[in-house]
Amino acid sequence: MNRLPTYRRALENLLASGRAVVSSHELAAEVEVTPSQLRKDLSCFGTFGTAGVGYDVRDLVSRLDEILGICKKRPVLLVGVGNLGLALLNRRPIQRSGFEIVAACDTSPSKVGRVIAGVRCYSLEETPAVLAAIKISIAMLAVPPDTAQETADFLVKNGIRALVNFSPLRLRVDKGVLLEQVDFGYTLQKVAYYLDAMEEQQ
Amino acid sequence: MNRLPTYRRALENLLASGRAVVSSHELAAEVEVTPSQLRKDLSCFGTFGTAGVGYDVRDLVSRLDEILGICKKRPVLLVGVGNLGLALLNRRPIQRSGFEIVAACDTSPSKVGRVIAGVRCYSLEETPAVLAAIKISIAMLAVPPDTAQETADFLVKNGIRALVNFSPLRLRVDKGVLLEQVDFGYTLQKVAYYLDAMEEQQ
DNA sequence: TCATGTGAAGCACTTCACAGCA
DNA sequence: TGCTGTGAAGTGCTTCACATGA
Repeated sequence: MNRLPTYRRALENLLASGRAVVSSHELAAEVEVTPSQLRKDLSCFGTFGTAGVGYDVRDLVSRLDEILGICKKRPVLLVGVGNLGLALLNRRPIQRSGFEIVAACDTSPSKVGRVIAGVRCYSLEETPAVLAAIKISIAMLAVPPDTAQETADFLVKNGIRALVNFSPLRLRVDKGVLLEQVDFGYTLQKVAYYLDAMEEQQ
Repeated sequence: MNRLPTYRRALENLLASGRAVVSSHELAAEVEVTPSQLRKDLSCFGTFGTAGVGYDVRDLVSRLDEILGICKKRPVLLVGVGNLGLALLNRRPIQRSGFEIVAACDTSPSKVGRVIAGVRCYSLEETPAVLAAIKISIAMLAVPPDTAQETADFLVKNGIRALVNFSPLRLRVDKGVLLEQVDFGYTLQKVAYYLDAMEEQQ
């Protein structure tokens, strides 16, 4: 299931380049997995291709969207409009992935009330009302580490069901709330490790 | 091995809160793995703890640093000083993880020549000389998707051995070059999927 | 006694190989 | 013939349970 997003992205790119049909071999090469893996992965969720031909690109994308729960764009709340928050606001890939940042919030008076990249920024006090008005389940946390936990608690209390946390602190949330950690440090450390391993081989 | 960075982060936080010794049970709870898992993971790389007591926090951090190849801070090149690039420049977690952005580059004349968050921004033409002067192996690619591939090729030609790519495009690099993909869209899609799965359960 | 390090068992994931359909 | 979908074999990862050492 962790690979479904990568399949979807590759299919999207194929669609953009005018491709209508693709075989498991071609798509698998694109995302660097084996063809069997790809077929097995898909078979968990149903049957998608036609034997002897391959997969209809457009059809498979929309079937994946169904599985991933992004047939309709899902609204997302952005919490913290600092450097990282700004970067997230301006990223089209988030839109292309089936999501839309529909509201932002921040504590800084210089941000509150402004409309940034088409998105209104609210104060923390206003946020519960916003969450009540639009049904938002997902929040992206781009706030400093020292306020991350209390902010998370506040959001959960006001109806947020899933958090994507960009601060390097491991948050505590009660189960029933989804927490996903994004940490650039981890990525770099992984890279450093494999780089050394490669060099030792030669 | 993918879990080592999370162990290190947890140990760092323990150290900050004045903890000197920790058992596999406590540390495992912190990062949400089983104690056996943690011990087995560590045992791949040697023997670290003392039976009956636990692990010396400070010692284990530095042993992990050794394994991960970050005893000394590793220099990193930032490519693209847009919103995301700025966010990365201003993140302490990258420093805390054992890395340091020592140079940046960009095509925009408004960026080139400036010093941003203590880091000088070079033009693409100047970059090979910079890479030759300081030995940098790792680059973070925060450029628009349409120039990502050619920029990557250029960097590899000039000595970069590992790329962390933030654009949603899957880059082609010859083997021998390490490529790590960071995609916020994937994270959100994963969250959306598990959120739906949770709701169906109840 | 308490907690680590580790072979052995158990489980999950990946690859193989082929039946079945266009 | 070509490619999908899938049981079966193979591989790797996780957990268990205990011997060892402080």
